[in-house]
Amino acid sequence: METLLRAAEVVFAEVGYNRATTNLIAARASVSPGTLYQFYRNKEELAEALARQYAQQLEYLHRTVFEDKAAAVSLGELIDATVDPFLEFHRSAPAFESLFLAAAVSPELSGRIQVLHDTVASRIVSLFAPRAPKAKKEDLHWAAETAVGIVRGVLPLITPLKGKKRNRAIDELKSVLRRYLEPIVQVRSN
Amino acid sequence: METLLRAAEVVFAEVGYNRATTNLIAARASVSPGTLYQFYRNKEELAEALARQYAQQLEYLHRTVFEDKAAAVSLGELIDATVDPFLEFHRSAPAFESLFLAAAVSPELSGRIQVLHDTVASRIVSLFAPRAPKAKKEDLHWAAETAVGIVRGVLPLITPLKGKKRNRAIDELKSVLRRYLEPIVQVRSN
Amino acid sequence: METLLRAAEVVFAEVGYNRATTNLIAARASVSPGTLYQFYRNKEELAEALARQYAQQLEYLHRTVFEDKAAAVSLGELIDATVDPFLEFHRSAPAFESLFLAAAVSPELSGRIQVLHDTVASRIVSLFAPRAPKAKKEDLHWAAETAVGIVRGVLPLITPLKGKKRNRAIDELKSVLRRYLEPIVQVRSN
Amino acid sequence: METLLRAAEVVFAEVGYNRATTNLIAARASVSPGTLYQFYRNKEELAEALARQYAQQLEYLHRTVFEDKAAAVSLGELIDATVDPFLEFHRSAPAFESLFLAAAVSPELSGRIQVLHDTVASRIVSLFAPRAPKAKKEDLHWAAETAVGIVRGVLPLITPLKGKKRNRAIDELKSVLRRYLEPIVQVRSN
DNA sequence: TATGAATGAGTGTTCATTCAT
DNA sequence: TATGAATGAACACTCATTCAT
Repeated sequence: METLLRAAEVVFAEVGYNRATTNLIAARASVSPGTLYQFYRNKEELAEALARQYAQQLEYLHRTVFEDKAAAVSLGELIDATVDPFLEFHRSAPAFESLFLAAAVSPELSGRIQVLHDTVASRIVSLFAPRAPKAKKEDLHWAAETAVGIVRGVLPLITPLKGKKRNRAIDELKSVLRRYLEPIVQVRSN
Repeated sequence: METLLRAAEVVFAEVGYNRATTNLIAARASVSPGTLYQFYRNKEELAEALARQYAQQLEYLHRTVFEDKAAAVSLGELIDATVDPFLEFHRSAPAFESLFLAAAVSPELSGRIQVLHDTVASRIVSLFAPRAPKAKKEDLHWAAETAVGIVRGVLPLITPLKGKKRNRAIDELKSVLRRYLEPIVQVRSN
Repeated sequence: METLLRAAEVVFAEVGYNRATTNLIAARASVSPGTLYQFYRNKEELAEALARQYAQQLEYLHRTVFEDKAAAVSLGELIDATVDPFLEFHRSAPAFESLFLAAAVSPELSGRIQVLHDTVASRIVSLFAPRAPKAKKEDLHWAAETAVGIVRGVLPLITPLKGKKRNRAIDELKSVLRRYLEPIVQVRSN
Repeated sequence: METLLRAAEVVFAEVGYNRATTNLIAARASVSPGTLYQFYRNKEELAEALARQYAQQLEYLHRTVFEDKAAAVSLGELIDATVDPFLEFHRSAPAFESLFLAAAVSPELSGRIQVLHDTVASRIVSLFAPRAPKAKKEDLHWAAETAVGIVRGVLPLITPLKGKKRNRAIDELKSVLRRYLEPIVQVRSN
């Protein structure tokens, strides 16, 4: 049930995955706990479904944003065009961060939430692969993984901030990514 | 009691802070639950004590490693001299990662564990501040915070790996840091 | 659940409020502790619910007993008509005394159980107010409070006794009340 | 150890017998729990010792107050001379009320604390016996028991009050006692 | 299909009491 | 005699999960 997923999203966002209880989620969905368990066999499965949904949205985002304009821009612009919509999405996906971070902390979850990590990683790969034709596949893989790590690590710095501070934090994230990726990705000179 | 801290360390490392139970920690320390509570009033306090201990060790590490040799090296060498001992410490501090990451996920904890974050950050500041005399204090602050974020994000990539892969992952971390910090920190030319 | 209230009643009566454990009450109700907590959020709430129920019964008792006959009787008869049904009720409400007395001893409880005290007090007021039209409201208040105190203090003398001794103890209670209230309440001469 | 008794007194008064813990009492006495248990085998024994001490003080009080003046006064004066010093004592014996009331609520205790009840009762008997030479011993016993009950019940009304309200409450207590005892005790005409 | 009362093992925590030192 | 670390059974309370309806 979509309602359940929405409720889970809210609850995860409010109290974190660990503190979230199935009964609370069910109540938030105005549904009995039994009903919840008819659709998701446990809390993890709920998290997984949500992660999958987020991954899908992320991929959709990727496709729409980079449909055409991807080719002709500078690395800075490319990173802007990647990070900004990502942060936009992050804003509208209340539990995204909870889950994205929980993966590194809750061993039970990491397998089921891998999707999120993988999706973000493959977005990055597909983004930069065409620009680094000479790069070995392996190098690209490492770069993508590392970039995901960077985002995961710096995101919590950004989230609690607003206004100028937030912008500054975002700029730092972009700087890190740009400087790190610059030597790896050969962007068309400009 | 040191024994308790050691037991907590093991348990946190094995199952994570959330799944860790005080009774399990007590049992691991071959001690009754009551004994545990004679020394630490609750689980959080245990985590805090451990975090504090880690922070201390980290600072001690910092002082011994950089006593003198800090001045005359290249940025790459400096980063090696920072990251390698840090990873060495990380290896010997089983719960460090658990706690370092938990801060971002368990709101109850984040306050008590702040020490870890702050210590790592101030280590970085004290390391690079003398090399960037012209940098504004604020810029340094942002750089340090961001660097901590990077480490937090990339560390989980390194931890599960061994051998060559691990080395590669470590190299990536160092690259990120070097490239990010290079423009900020003016190291003596070489 | 009524069953739970009944079980709590028995347990409170047997071991007193303090020694009563929620698990014991649940067991007595042939129910799991979790079930208990679905209806009452803690032990205090259980006591409160029970107190409220007792207060209700007491008020119902009051209304039925004094519907009409209240007017034309002597003070002695009036006290008989008050005390006897009250003791009858007390017999059928095993935890009444526990709670009534606990109020003076367990600070956490005194607020939640106030109802009992207040109900008994207001019963007394409503009983004697019409007979003491000239009495100040304040005097009536003091008389009622004091009368409640008397009952609270003497009741434990009566409870453990049976047969003649019990009757004697009851007579003493009635004497105290009659002699104390006589000058305050002007009963129609007879 | 007197120190322990003093500490227990303070703690019982502050949190009540039930909430009082032996460790807290020991700490308050600046003594280790082990030491406490060397003098009193458990919490109950501590309460008992305290009760015994109070009973002794009460008896001493009785002897000194009524040494001679007892004979020639009116009932009202006699009651003043009984109640006022009693309340004075009550003021200086922080845990008296706790224990006096606990007897009715904590079954484990009632036996060990009986002393308090009995002492107060026998004080009353020895006070009024000479004034009611014709009264049956049994009647006197009932009167004393009832009077103790009255005090126990009304005392909690007085304790929390101050100033005029307190005086009023005390007056009510005295009224109850006077009116109740008047017909029983034949005081020399006046 | 949806319910929601019921579960019960498990959680963090307490505290009267012991005993080696 | 005094200590105080240690105990461990017990407590109040939680929550993922089940199942009869």
